[in-house]
Amino acid sequence: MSRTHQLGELQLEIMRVLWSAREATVAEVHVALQPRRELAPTTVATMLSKMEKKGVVDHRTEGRQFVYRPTVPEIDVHRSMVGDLTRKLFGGDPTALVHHLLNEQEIDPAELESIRRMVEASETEHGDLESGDAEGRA
Amino acid sequence: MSRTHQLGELQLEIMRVLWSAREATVAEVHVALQPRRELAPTTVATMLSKMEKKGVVDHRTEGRQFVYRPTVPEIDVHRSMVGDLTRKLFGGDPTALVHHLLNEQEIDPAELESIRRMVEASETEHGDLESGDAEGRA
DNA sequence: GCCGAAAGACTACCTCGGTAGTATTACCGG
DNA sequence: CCGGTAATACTACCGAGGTAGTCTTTCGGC
Repeated sequence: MSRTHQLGELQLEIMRVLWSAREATVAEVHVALQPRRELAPTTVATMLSKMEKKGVVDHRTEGRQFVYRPTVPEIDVHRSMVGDLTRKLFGGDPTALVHHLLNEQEIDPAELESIRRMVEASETEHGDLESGDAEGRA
Repeated sequence: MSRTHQLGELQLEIMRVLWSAREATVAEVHVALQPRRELAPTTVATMLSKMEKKGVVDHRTEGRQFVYRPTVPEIDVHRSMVGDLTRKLFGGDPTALVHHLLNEQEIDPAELESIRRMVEASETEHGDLESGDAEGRA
C-alpha cells in the first residue's frame, strides 16, 4: 500500500520532471534539471536508483537506457508531505496550518480575496463533485 | 547566519517542551517526553547538545545540571518550516498551499466556516493596520 | 573520608538525502 | 573487428537526525 512519501528536495525536483513528462530517461531528467541544478549525470542516476528502491518511480529498459516513470501521483506526495508537516507542527490539524498561513504573514494580503472565494467555493461544493481524478492543475 | 530553522521531529518535540516551560533541565525534558517517547536520558541530552550547536537553544548551569532554554520563538520555526515546505512543493507560493489544503481533502468541511471567518477577519484587518513587514526572506 | 549515584562529555552507529568518482558493459562507427 | 563512448552498476563520502552506551567528574550522604 502507498505508505507516506517523504521526498527530499532533489527527489521532488526529479519527480516534477517525471510528473510533467510522464516518463523520461536519466539524461532527459538531467537536462531538465539543467541550469538550476549543476549535477553530474551519475548523481541523477543514483538518485533515480534510490527512488526506485523507495518505490516512488520505476523504469523500463529502452535500448541501453532506462526510462523512468513515477509510480505515485503528485497529489499523493503533496498530501503526504503536507500531512507530515501538519502533524509535526500542528498536531495533525490542517486548520491550524491554514490559521498559521493566514495570520503569520505568509499570505500576501492581495491573495486574501481569492482565498476567500476559494473557501466559499469549497463550502458550497463539498460533498457534491468529489470525482477526484482531476489531473491537470494549472 | 542560518535564519531558517529546520528541525527534526524529536527536536520539535523537545522545543515544544521548552517553549511551554520556558526552560527545563535535561531530566525535565526527558520526563515531559515520557510516555510518547521511550528514550534513554542520554538521547535527550545528546539531542539538546546538537540543538545548542545548531543555535536553537542555549543553557545555563545550575548546580550540576544544565538548564536549557529556547533561543528561537516557536513562530519563527513554524515560519521557517512551513516556508520551506511551501518552497519545495509549491514554488514558494503559500496561497498554493492553502489551495491544496482546501481542495485536497485535508480540511474537514466542518472547519470551512471557521476558516472563512478567519479569512474575512484577515481581510478587514489588513485594510486597517498595515502590518506589512517588508522582509524579503526568499 | 569514601562511595555511589547522577550529570554531562565523548564516542559510536544507523539511516537517508545528496553528490559524484570509478568500473563495467554494450553498442556504433569506421 | 576494435576502440571509444554512452549507459548503468557499484562504491564512497559527507552531514544531519536520531539513538544510546560508556567514561569522567562531582556532589551528597553515611
